[in-house]
Amino acid sequence: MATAADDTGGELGLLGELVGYHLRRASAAFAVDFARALAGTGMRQVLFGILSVVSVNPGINQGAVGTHLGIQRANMVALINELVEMGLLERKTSDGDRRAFSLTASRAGSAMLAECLVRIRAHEAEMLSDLTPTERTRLMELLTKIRGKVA
Amino acid sequence: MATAADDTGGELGLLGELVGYHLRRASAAFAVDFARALAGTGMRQVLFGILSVVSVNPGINQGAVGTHLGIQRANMVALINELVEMGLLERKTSDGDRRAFSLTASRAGSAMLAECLVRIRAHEAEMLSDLTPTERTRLMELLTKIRGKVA
DNA sequence: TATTGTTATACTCTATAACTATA
DNA sequence: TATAGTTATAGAGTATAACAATA
Repeated sequence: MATAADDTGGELGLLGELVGYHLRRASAAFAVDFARALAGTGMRQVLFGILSVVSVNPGINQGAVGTHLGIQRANMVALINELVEMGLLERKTSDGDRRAFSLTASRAGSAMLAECLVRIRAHEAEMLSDLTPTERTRLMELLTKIRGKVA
Repeated sequence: MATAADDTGGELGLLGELVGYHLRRASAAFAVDFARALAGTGMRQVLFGILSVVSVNPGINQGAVGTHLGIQRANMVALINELVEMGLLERKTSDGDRRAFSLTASRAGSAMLAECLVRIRAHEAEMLSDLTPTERTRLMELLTKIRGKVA
């Protein structure tokens, strides 16, 4: 009986045996469909992630958001600027620390988050339509067990 | 009892409920460690993928390799050039079709493939060290079930 | 007409180093 | 001296459109 684990003779060669490869392809497929699902909103994977983190951590600063999401400080700047210019985030100098910015989601930001979530749930349902609910839960659990994946 | 599926109160917000997010983070973590594992060889994820596909499909052309790996023709050009210039691939005009190139792995290419594979197996073992053998197989199976992930 | 490879181009994501202003 | 944010920059991955040679 042939299983996925001894698929050495496939068109991919030994590549087909590697978890990392399938992870990369699956992630890329998700990214493409995510973009399709959110087309017209101006939102992307990273922006949605930031908006989500700020929403549950009102008053959080850029660096902390980046830490949660694995985004470097330097790269946060332009992303936060985008969200502020889109009117989805509000940025004011932090009360306690005048170096830092306090970030909160605007009403438009909360509405955008809700709208995106509806679309994203449909997108995930579609991408995972070949998996049973149990399998989806299991996949999530296994993914969170991967080394180096802190958050 | 709290499970990964109802992690709405986490620091990530609703993001933590999304399979796509965990897929993206896990894939990124794999990519970073893959690069570390292959440091000094000059190889990257994409180049290794191409070398692997050509190795099991001697005489294949660029377009077909791209189709297997989900890489567009236009982007294949520079990648194949790299591998040829590294001496890992041989490229000659195809016998049957003078538009196409016939690709084969050189001896150096085969050696590189073998060397990379040793390193990659160690890298995968490390990244998946919190998963049992059964879980690793299951993860692979679940990943290949994801919609849109053709190869 | 369709296909293979090619060039040009642009956008996103990510990474590093150096700077400023505060702490 | 350490930290928050910033700027500049560079590399890698990916996307589209248009072209030449060949089928």
